[in-house]
Amino acid sequence: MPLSEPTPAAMKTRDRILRASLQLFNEHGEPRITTNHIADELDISPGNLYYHFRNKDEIIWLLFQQFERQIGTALQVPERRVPDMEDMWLYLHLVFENIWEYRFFYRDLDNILSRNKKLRTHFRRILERKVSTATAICKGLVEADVMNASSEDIAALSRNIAVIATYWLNFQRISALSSQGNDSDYLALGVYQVLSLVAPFLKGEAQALLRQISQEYLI
Amino acid sequence: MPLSEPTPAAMKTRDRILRASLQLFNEHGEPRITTNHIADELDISPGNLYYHFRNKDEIIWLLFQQFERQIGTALQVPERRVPDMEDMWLYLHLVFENIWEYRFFYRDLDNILSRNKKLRTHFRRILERKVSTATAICKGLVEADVMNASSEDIAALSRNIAVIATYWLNFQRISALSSQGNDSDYLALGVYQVLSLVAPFLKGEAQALLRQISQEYLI
DNA sequence: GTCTATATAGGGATAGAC
DNA sequence: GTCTATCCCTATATAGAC
Repeated sequence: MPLSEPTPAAMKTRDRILRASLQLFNEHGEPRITTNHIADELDISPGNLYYHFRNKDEIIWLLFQQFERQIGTALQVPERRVPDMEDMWLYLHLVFENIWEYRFFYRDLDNILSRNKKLRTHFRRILERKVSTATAICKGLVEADVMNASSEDIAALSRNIAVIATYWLNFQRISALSSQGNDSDYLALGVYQVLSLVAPFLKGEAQALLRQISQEYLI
Repeated sequence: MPLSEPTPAAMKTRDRILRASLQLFNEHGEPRITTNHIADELDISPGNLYYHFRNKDEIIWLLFQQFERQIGTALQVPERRVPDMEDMWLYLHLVFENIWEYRFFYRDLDNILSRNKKLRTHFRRILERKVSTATAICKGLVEADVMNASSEDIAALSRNIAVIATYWLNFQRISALSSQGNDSDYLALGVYQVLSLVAPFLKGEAQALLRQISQEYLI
């Protein structure tokens, strides 16, 4: 029997709690989900939940660690020396999918980080990593003579990339009229937004490729 | 005696409550400030606070209305036909200052909007306005032959501008090591980030001006 | 207008039986 | 491992005296 995705009924209670918490947090926002809600969802008692976890914070911390591991892998600089636009698209999509899977975190970011110093430190590291990964990729593109940008350009650009990658889903949630369009559309549009940040610095050929790819994936 | 800024002691209790709420919300975040905290801060009783306001939500709603009025003025398209970089800098600074003054809102945006439908609608309108104002300015620059950008370029760019303007302070708060650098630095850097979004679309001359201005204002 | 006292409700968390 | 019962605490909000 597979370790990654057993049927809920067969899972250990501890894992079922983690999974249900993630789902409820993502759907309703972490501040609005109490330990009782989580227990209810699983038809177990609140006491049982507290047998498995010291408190709500521990659940959040464990979910964060899962997220940190996943995004850590995703944020590795693509090994191909000169990524083309298609690589970039897929790379960003992976990052966005990770964020999407743990979006509850981004939804109430300030609130959650303010309650846990360890989390704050680790999350800051992820942001720094987003910026430095973006910088590394841009520098690579410049060296490969695909991109035209000064060091200051790249610094500002990388910060902007990190902001968009971090907050795009929040922006979408507010902008979107309720329940119009579906989830994966949002992700694709986010990827497009980030790439459109980079596009003006690319030399003609690469720019044309972006235009083509975005038409393929968008809508 | 001036109507806008009387000394706190001379103000009506109702206004003192609004002012103290704004200050506490901005400093600690709205979810962490209770009506009791507000009353404590002013050395009045909780009962007294509830004599002046039906509930906490009403306080938040009134603060929002103040904000909406101010940002509404700030978001007007500058009337000069072709704004130069200096105009843009000052214009953006005004917008960022407004956001800064009511930053508690942006800090827990999702949380606050999820509790109040009217707020959500009005806030969405502000976001739309940010996007459409950015679009209008860009179109103006293109017509004036200062900018080089297609309609799709401008659409994506305007969305990105809105995201950065909306979430820059949050990003800064997380990135910054606690209490290093001061507030107005953050605003200036935010303005710079937005302008660096626009810069690559500008023709040579305007780009050089941005570089010069940012050196003047930054650091 | 302002206070004191209090009602109400909900969330976090524990004790102890099974 | 799981349940029931319960405690504590905090936040919102109201009642009624002054």
